[in-house]
Amino acid sequence: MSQTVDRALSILPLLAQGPADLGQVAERLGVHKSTALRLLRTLHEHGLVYRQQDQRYRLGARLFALAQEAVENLDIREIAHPHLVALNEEIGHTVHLAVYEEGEVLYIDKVESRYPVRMYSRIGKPVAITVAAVAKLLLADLPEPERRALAAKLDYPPYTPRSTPDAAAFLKELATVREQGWATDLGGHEESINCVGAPVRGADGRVAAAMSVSAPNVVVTAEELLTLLPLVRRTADAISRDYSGKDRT
Amino acid sequence: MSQTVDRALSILPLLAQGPADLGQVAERLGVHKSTALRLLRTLHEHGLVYRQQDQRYRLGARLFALAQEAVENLDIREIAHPHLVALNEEIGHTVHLAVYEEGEVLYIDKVESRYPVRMYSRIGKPVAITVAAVAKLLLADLPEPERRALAAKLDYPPYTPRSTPDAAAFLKELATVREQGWATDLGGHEESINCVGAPVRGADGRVAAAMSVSAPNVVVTAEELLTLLPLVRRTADAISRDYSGKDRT
DNA sequence: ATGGGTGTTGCAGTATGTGCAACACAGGAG
DNA sequence: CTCCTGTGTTGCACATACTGCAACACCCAT
Repeated sequence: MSQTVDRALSILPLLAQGPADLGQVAERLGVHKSTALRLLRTLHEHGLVYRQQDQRYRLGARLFALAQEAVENLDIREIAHPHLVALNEEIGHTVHLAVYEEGEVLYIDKVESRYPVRMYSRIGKPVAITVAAVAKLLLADLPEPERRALAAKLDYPPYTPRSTPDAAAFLKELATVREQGWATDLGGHEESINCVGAPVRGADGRVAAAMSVSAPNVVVTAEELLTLLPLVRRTADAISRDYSGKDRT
Repeated sequence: MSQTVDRALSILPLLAQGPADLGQVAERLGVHKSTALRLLRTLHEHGLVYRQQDQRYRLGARLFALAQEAVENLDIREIAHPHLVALNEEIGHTVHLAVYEEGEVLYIDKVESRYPVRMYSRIGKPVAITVAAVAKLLLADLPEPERRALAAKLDYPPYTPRSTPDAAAFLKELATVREQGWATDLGGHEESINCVGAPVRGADGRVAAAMSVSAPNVVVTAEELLTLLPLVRRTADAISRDYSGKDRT
């Protein structure tokens, strides 16, 4: 829509792959060096780009700061956090909160061990969308056509023998999840890790986020983990109530 | 330098504070709504901005992806990582790697517990620059005038009674660090946490990064932690050798 | 129905970004 | 030491592409 901005922003993913010098940037953008220079300068002023000693450019620190701030200000996250902590204190296992956004599933909070330590361990990383319990919950609620379209264009990496093999199996799984209102990942991503998850719903009844509890099966067998399901669902419902209660001003 | 891009980028920090609608964005930018709309659209196309159901804009997922990729591609980080893991395996405590960039200190890697789990727990967050061992190491190596200027404009929050109180004390501490070639943070940030750190130097001898080992003093007393210093320095030196050896193509 | 509040579109004018060409500066080769 | 090639940088004239306007579309509340 805006050519200048479009060009400037195209520089970011380009630099994400690794540092580049002015010439390279100009070439890959298909513009004159002087143009690239001015764009880079502007990005630099905003801290999105950094110039290292060898004069090459790479992504700058502000980017991290922005990403961080953005996560912290997600209202669902803010509302959910105390609930996650409470659940974690009760059962001790790792608790995740995730949202769906334009074809991706993102972890936006995580509580682990006994401390309320926030490790945004996987933020930005492609979540194992075809197997993670939270992903199933989020995708199961998409409108039919969108869900089909997405399922069709996904890859189905065989992380383990139990991973979802293809679109057909995935859609079937999603139907189940949709119906039962909760989801699991039993060794679908990593052989020894099981998860149980439940959806958080907004005022409109649609799934706004999903939470899950994960534990390695050396600590808890899958069956034992499933006994926690009522607790997980209760927590998710509590978050839903909080979330749909107050309107987000 | 480039007005259009400048305006577009100004939207990001604005949205980082929380979602905003078109009117608010336009007003805070001081431009017409239609202008703001086009800028937001462009940002949206690049995934930097996301539009929620209520039509308000907030920062988008791509931002996280970019930040993540950027961190993973930092060459120092890549080189240092195996060393950090090795050190961690030997001593068991948390190991951090940090760099300095335009007035800020950033953690770019962390190894904790026995697993090589990467938790970018603090990336983007303002590091406690006045007390952290890694910050001292990085700032101690700045050219004199820059160091003074920076020290003068910093805040000196009294996290604990042992925190660096003011610029004078900080500069003195930096001088010590510079001379001895290592640094500590003994309860300066959190009462019960101690750190020991050492610098990583590039081919030009300047400090390119800094690493530290942290442990709560319920586990290890400050004195015991200091006995690890030789090991820490050896690791830092090993990284320095690796780093200055190969030129970064 | 009616009104105020949004977000959206097409358009004309010109501010703004563009590419060029010349310059500055470095490092390497001879 | 000098030349030379490869960088990054600057000033400028041109016209592209961005801007603000005003009119429209839409939704919700009154």
